[in-house]
Amino acid sequence: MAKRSEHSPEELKALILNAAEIIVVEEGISALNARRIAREIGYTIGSIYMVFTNMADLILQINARTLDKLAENLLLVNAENDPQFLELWGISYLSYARQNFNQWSCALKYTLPTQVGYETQVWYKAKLNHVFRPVETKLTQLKPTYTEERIRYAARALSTSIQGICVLLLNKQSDNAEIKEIEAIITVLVRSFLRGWLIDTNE
Amino acid sequence: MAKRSEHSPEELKALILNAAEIIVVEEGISALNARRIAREIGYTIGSIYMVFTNMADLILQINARTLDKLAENLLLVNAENDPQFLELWGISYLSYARQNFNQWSCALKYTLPTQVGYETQVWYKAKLNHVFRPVETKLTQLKPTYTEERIRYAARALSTSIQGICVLLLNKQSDNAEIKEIEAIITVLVRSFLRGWLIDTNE
DNA sequence: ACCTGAACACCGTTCAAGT
DNA sequence: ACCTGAACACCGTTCAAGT
Repeated sequence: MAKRSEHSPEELKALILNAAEIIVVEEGISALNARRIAREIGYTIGSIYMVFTNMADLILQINARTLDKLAENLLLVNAENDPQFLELWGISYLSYARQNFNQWSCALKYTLPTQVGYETQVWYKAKLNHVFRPVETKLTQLKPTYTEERIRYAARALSTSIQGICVLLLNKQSDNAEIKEIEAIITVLVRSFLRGWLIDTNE
Repeated sequence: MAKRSEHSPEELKALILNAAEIIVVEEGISALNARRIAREIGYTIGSIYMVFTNMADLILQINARTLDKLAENLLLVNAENDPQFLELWGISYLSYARQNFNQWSCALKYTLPTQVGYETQVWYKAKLNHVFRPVETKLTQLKPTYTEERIRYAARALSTSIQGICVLLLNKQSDNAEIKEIEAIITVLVRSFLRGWLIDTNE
C-alpha cells in the first residue's frame, strides 16, 4: 500500500493536531498515544513522524494552541476600569482552568521540565507572557510612576501566584465548594497584595 | 532459583525505597524504572511487587519522605521573632527546592493528578499542611484577633503562591542570576501581601 | 514462603519496502 | 514522493514455576 496524497503535509499536520487535541480534551494527556491518533485519522503510525519530530513536539504544539486560547479568553475580562479588575482576572483564570481542565493542566505540566531547544523555549515563554499581559498593563495603569522593573516584578509575582494557586489546588475532582474556596484564596491574595503594593515606599 | 530470605519484607522495602530515592535524586524521576531498581539492589523485578502494589505506590512513598524532609528543613528557619520571618521562609523554600530539585519537583508534579485512594489523599494533604505550618503560625502571631478562617485562607494563599512561584519559575537549568530574580519576586509577593493583609478592614 | 524470570500487553520510534 | 507496518528497544505488571 501507500501513495495516498489525499492530504498535503499541512493538512495532515492539522488532522493529527485536531485529533490529538480532542483526545486530550476528552480523556486527558495520559490517554494520548501515537497509535490511537493514527487509528483515529485513518493513517498508520509512521505518518505522524512525517510531520512531527516526535510526540513531545506534537504535545508542545497542542500546548501552544492552549496558551493562545487561554490568553484570548482572558482578554474578554472586560472591566479594565473596574478597581477589582485583577480579582476578576484571577477568578476568570480559575474558571477557564476548571472548564478546560485536561487541556489546561497538560499545557502547564507537560512542557516546563521537558528538554526543548532554546528557540522554542523563548517562543513558549512569549506565549506565557501574552497570557499575563493584562496584569502588567493594569499594574502600570495603577502606578504609572513606578519603574518598569518594579512593575514587571510585581506582575510576575501576582500572575505566577494566581497560576500557582490553580496548579496546586485545582484538580479534576474539584466540586463547587472547593472552587468557592479557591476563589476566596485568590481574592485574598490579590486584594492584600494590591493594597500593600500600592503604598509607596522608599526602596 | 529462589528462597533467599536474606531480608525481611520491611528490609526489602527499605532497600528498594533507598535505591529508588538515589536514582531520583541523581538522575530525576524519568530515569526511574522497576528493572533498574531491581538490578541495583540485586533482586529481580518481581520482588518489587511483593512489597509495593505498583510503581505509583513506590513513587508516592518517595514523595512522602521528600515532604517530610522539606518540612523538617523549613523548621530550621530560626527567626520566629524576626519581622521578616515570612520572607526568609519563602527564600528558604526556594533554596531547598533548588538544592534538591529532582526530588522536590518529583514530589510536586507526580502525585497531585494521580489517581490515588481517598485515605492516602488525606494523609498526603496532612504532610503538605505540615510543610506550611510555620506560615500559619506566624500569621496567627501577627494578627491574633483575626478569625481562624481568615488566618487559614491567608496562610493558604501565601504558601501556595510561594510554592507556585517556585514550581513555575524554577527549573533545573536556573543559574544564579535567575535565582536572584525568583528571590526578588518572592520578596515582593510576601512583603506586599503582608503589608496589605495587616491593615484591618471590615469585611 | 519467598523469589524468580519468562510472558504479556503495552509504549515511542525507525526505516526498508511497497506503490 | 508518500505512506506503510513490521521490527526494535523499551516500559509496567503478572503469575506459574522453582527451591
